[in-house]
Amino acid sequence: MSRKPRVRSGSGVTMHDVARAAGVSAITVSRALNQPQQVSPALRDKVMQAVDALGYVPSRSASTLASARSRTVLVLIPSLGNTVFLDTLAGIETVLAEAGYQMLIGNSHYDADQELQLLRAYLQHRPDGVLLTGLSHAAPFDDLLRRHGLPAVYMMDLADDGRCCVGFSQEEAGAAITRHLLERGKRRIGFLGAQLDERVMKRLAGYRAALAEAGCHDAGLEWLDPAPSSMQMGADMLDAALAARPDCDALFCCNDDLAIGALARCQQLGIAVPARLAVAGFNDLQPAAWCTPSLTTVATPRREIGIQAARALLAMIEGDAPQALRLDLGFALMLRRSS
Amino acid sequence: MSRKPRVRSGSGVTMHDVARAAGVSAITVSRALNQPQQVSPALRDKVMQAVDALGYVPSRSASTLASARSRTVLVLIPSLGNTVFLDTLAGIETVLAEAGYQMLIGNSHYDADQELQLLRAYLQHRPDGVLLTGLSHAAPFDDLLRRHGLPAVYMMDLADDGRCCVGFSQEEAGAAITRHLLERGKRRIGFLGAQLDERVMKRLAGYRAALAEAGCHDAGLEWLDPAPSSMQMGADMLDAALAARPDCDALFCCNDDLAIGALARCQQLGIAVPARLAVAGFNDLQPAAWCTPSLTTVATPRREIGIQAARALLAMIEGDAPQALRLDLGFALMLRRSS
DNA sequence: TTGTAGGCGTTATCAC
DNA sequence: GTGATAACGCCTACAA
Repeated sequence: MSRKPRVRSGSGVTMHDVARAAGVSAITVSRALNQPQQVSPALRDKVMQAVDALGYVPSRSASTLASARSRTVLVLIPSLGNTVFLDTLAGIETVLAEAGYQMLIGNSHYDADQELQLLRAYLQHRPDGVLLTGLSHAAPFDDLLRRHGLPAVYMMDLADDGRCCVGFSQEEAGAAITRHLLERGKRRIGFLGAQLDERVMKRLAGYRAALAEAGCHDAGLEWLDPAPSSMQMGADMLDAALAARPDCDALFCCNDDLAIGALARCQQLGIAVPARLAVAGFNDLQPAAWCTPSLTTVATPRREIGIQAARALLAMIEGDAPQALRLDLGFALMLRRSS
Repeated sequence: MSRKPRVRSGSGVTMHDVARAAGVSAITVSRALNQPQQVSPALRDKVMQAVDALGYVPSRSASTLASARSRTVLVLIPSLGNTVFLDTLAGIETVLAEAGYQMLIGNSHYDADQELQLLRAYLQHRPDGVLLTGLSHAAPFDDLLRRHGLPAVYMMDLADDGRCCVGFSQEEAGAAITRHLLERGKRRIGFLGAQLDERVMKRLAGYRAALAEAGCHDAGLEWLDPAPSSMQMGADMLDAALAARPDCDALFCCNDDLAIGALARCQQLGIAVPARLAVAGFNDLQPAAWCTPSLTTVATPRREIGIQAARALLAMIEGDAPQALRLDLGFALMLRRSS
């Protein structure tokens, strides 16, 4: 008494079909595809021919289920609209693709809760490892990771607690660009911050430290808004800043979007940049070199971060390098006309 | 004689473990999670408690394998660095997430061969449907799709062959912005094109049609470069164009990046925009409203395209709406200072 | 409303 | 180098 045949997924061709067509057993097909050197050339050819003839596409689900390895890596980033993370993704992609791994992209929208939900959801795919943005995550998030024993690499920043991380010191970068403004003779240097994520707050900390060092920190020169940054917001914040503190003589914006909006507003208002007001951004996005005047900013090695983080994670997954590493890729000041 | 236990994936907690903890059978756990209304509240609570207590995360692989449905949708786009596609992705994401579907993102880098490889690779995940960018794909690509009987929706453009598509007429958009330049009194209107993908070529066709209509098409005013567009390229192309045809009085750039680079170069060279040379872009990216002078461009409903395309695909997957649709979401001219 | 039996497509393990 | 067998974790079909 046979039952109704079930619906088949994909084109319906299975490894057994290929095996039958090639006159071998299923396991030989599996080996011919995954460990070719373990199969004699003659059979290997037969198998490959059958694969092509039938249009066979292996089922990742079955493979994952049987082997307990998904050859998949989860990447969690705060935003897909930010070039910074796209460049990082591009770097990751090249490394993973070469190693035969695929990438699951999760966009947390800068929200720790959403990040946790994403992790939960994507854990269903049993990723072999995770690439994370930033060091701070919701407490249950870290628990989940541990519970599942998932190798993780933290990107964009540097930890000192033994976690594997690839990035640069956000704080030092913020301090460095602030010092540059000080060297230009500015003394009442303001800070425009949006989004207020972990990294922005560290840049702010660096800014404060540099100013304190020079004896000219002034809390009244900081303007912070938790909303996502945009050029419009940069323009608005510039208005607010100058209205509140007309004596302000420089602005460090937490990212280039803000800076470019502020710069455009300066143009409209006829404010002399950098003489009357110097402006600096962060990240060195494409428009920074093209706006008027060109924007002084901090170039960040985000593509390289993606590449190195992916390599480190693959090493952890393969068990090659059990020990965690801490990779500082640095940053570079791009000094242009706006300062 | 029992064998060695195999390595378990995930945290090692399976549906059976949950069932045992809750004192029910595995299938009841499955139903409590997937069709809650089919399980009595009492048992449902017990199950959910056990799920939480054990930190159970279902295995998508097992589910996919057993049900022949992956609840996964493949999205193929030409680039991750282009805001246009990111906005589309964002739209898709909201719809899919709400429906409990996950999205696999494939970046073809504007390359038909890579796109085919991506499809092959991602078919291993047995997606339930595909969202595609543009109408033209490699021939084996369409074969593969058919062979696997995959529901597909084509985004960004409009087909007339019964395929399900959501977008707007690239050609009409190109014609419309060209007509606007004609209305401004321009007669020697040039075209700057990069990337030269399907959509750029259609915008070019629209540009030609509009000029031919007005009796002033001039093939010597077209500058085309298959390399990816950038602001730098826009600046370089402006130089080349004016060197070759100093009589050129307007430029339609195939995208905003090019236009903004050209605009910036005009500023540097002291070329009066729009009096001496009008400039128009395409897509209405954020900087278009902020550059100097602000950029006339074509606003495209890309987020909405993502939303509607995802909805259409889900309908096809669920079998609600077997018939294909052709959804024209239109475009809008954004007339600003550069024309 | 709940449970039992069996199979989805692949790979690990152990024999030959 | 090749093959038989038994999992992997879940869901469909059917039965109670």
